[in-house]
Amino acid sequence: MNDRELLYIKTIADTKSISKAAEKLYIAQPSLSQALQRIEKELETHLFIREPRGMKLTYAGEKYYLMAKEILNIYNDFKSEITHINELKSGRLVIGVARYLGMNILPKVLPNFNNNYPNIEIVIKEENTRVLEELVLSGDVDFAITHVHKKDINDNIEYEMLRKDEFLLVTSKDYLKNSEKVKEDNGKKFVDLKDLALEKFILLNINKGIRKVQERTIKSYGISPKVILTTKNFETAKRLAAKGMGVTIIPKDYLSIFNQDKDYDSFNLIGTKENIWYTAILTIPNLYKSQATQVFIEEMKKYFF
Amino acid sequence: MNDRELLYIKTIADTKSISKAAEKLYIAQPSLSQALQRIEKELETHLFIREPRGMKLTYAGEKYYLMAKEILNIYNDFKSEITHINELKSGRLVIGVARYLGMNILPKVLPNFNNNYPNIEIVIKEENTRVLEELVLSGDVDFAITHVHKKDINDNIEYEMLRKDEFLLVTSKDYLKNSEKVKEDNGKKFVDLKDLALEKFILLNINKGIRKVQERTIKSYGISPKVILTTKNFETAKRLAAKGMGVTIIPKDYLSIFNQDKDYDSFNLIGTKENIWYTAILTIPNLYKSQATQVFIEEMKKYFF
DNA sequence: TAAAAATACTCCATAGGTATTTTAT
DNA sequence: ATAAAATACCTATGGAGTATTTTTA
Repeated sequence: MNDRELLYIKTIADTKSISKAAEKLYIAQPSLSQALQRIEKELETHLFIREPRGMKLTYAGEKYYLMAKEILNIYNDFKSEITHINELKSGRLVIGVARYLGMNILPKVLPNFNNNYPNIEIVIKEENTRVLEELVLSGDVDFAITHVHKKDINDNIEYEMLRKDEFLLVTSKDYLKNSEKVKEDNGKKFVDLKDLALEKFILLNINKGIRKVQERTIKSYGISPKVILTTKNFETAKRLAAKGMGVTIIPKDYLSIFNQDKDYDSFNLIGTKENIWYTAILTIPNLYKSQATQVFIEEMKKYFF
Repeated sequence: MNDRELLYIKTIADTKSISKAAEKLYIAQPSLSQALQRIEKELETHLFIREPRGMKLTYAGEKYYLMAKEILNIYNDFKSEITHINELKSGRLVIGVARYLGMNILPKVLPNFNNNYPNIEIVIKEENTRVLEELVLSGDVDFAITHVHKKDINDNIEYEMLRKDEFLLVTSKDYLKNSEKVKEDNGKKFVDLKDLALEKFILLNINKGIRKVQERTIKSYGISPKVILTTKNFETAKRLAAKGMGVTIIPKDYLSIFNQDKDYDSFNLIGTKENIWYTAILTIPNLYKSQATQVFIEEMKKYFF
């Protein structure tokens, strides 16, 4: 069975004539005559009675006709669906995104994308970086957006770096005012953590991506300061530091998420490169990306540059 | 598109593996691999994402999968329907039959046929012989059962003679009692219409098949008796003859349809062959007959012999 | 290194073509 | 005599095969 056969029989039935049907189908009459015989032989049933007045469907032929119409409809619907998908008039996009990162980025990209491709369903999965990498690998998301440190790169994943971000030291307001530990360059204030080895540190929980960077950064200075408190939330860490419970190291991008009064001080770190991470798009390398995925990623990149 | 392709994709999706699917489908793995690429190329869409963990359907692939399941279901249903039809477990039989003849024959054949093939729908069309011939030629009935006289044969129709029937002279009771016009042979009574040329005749209406035979029979004797009355109903003719309004010539088979008291006399005719007609099955020659038609006709013949 | 998929190539079946014959009106 | 369908025969394609290579866990 194939769609041409179905159309052949349907056309013969509609025109009640092999010759007329052949003309309509742009094939030679003998070809159609043979095709009909082939189909009837395969089904072991006559589909038409060759009557003086034309080709008339047998009982089995009527059943074939109904079946053919149904199938052709379904198949044609499917084909136009595919065309729609290819033209991005339909589809689904499953995006994995790190918490707080989604909050920042997606509102800036999604509305425009949704305007241009209103019939693409968008599913957002917010997870931590470790889970996101799994989702990418399992194909449960089309791609993921998260932060990544250069030393945490997974060989099975392709990372497209979108934006560099660095961790800053956060202290309570004026805590280091006039301290000789602060160097100024070009209006920016820098500190060297070696000078702060005796400070009490507030860090993120051990399973957080941020924590890893925090530890690596501290370690890169050869110091091991007292960790007074861990929290799962960077905003909590920031606020506690603002209150003077200790100091913390937080990505710059995160500092401005909750825009309240700036009741803390922040300092760039010098003497390390471990405090750098990147916003990146994670995909499986060399894997086909749907049209929707490709377009969305392009839109994302435009936003970042 | 064809049913094999649909099954290929469905099986790959179900097994998430080309190799496993190929095994299930009893084809070689490279063949299936090629088939998939062929299908994807034809649709200009990827159907699967070749993931480390196996073959995963794309969005378009999911649509294909649903479409394939639908179509395969419809096609498989159709195929079993065809099998049913071939095994006479389903079908339709349109029978054309002469009025009064149906009354006699069908009740003797139909119940048995219906017992054996309960799912064959039977449609009966009762019409006169002229209309029945048209229905046979137009294919609106699968076959017809009617009376036919040898001189009324239509070259485009095939007649299978089932039973010979002859027209008898009908008079009122004892009308010819002891008349020398009646000859007896072997317990049967015969008359020669030449001896009855002066009788008043009751005939059927001019457009009736019976009338034609009546006229030919009378003509074959070289007489032209007075026609006192015509009626469209042979039973009326018989009853009027029984009442002595005149004599009539009626097929023997029809005499016993309404079984009442035999209040008439009937006589065989000698000296003519024009009073013979046959119960026959009418079909289009050399035309495919459905299984149901063939079987029904065979059953009919059995009843007649 | 083992398993899965892809590639290269070969072969045959068949769908469709043209020319012609048969059938029916 | 005409038109429709069937038949005969030919060709090119593509679907399935085997052998092999590439890829990935």
